Amino acid sequence: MTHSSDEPLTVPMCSVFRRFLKGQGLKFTPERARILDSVLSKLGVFEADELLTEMRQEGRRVSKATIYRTLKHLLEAKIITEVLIDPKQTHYQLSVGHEPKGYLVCVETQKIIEVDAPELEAIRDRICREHGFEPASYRLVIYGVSPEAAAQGHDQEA
Amino acid sequence: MTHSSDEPLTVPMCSVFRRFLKGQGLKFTPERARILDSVLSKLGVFEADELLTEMRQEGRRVSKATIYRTLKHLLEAKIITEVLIDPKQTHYQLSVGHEPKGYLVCVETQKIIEVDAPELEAIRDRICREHGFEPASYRLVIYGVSPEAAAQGHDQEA
DNA sequence: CTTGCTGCAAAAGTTTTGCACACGT
DNA sequence: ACGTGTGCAAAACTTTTGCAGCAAG
Repeated sequence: MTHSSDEPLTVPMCSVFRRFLKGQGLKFTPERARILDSVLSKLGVFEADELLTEMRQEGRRVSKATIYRTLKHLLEAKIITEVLIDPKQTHYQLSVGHEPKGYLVCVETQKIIEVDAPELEAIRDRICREHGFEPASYRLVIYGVSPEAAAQGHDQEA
Repeated sequence: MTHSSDEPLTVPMCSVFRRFLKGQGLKFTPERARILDSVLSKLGVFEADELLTEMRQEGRRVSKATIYRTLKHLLEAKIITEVLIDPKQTHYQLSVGHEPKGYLVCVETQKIIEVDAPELEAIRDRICREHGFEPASYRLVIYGVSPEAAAQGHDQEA
């Protein structure tokens, strides 16, 4: 195994981003490095504000504006992907390593579980072929009630 | 054929909503009737603001606030479903009749194509079973480049 | 050095809410 | 009549942007 854990990705990803920025005539600043670093530490989906808070707690100072601006570049560099599961806020996730295709969203607790569903690829390909689409990314989102929420009796019946 | 075209749904849906409201001690107002009517006329996904604009053009006066408030009730009544495909705005769609499970979103033109994918049900069930989830709704969203956009040469390669 | 970048605060956009009055049941 | 609804405008909240000074290439 050449690079199976989580650490080794950081360095190459940094190069990827740097190369992307250079290609666009943009600069690789410490702020961008720090943001990329925080993003790479994320295992699942995350929000812009979450990054801001965590970075502040760790003393890695950045402004809200810079976070949003950098997230945009990371999207363009295809290092992260948008995950739209919440109408109030955009979620992101790393595109590399694992790109889980399925999300179980508990409508009671808002908790998000990421799951794998290899069969989706075939469906995606079939649909895209039928419509002449060139697929970029995809996801299956399932909303429902988690066992925890059901157990806690989030009552809905009067 | 008892109710195969699109018209007949309106009346029962009206009853469904009315019954739902009554069950919650809520009222069936003309505004809510008008909004439901506009919603039922939608074949695909729609946005809150779209409803507002269209209803105003047709002289069916409603306030933004009432639209949003009513959409919430329609969601609770399970008459409509949220479709989260755009980070800037929530989309909705009718839950009844056809609930397309798949969406092809063109990242160039923003156009949304709704597609069917019956195989998804089995996947949903499997995932939910594995996690003890009680599914409510689900969807597959595929982002990519539509043939039209590709043809128009939305160039990305320098 | 030149050009882009940061932080701040204000702006923009969608969705929510407080209030006074009006209406469905 | 009571309790809910409506419209309006302001508030709330996420995301974007203008600007003055600063830093990367």
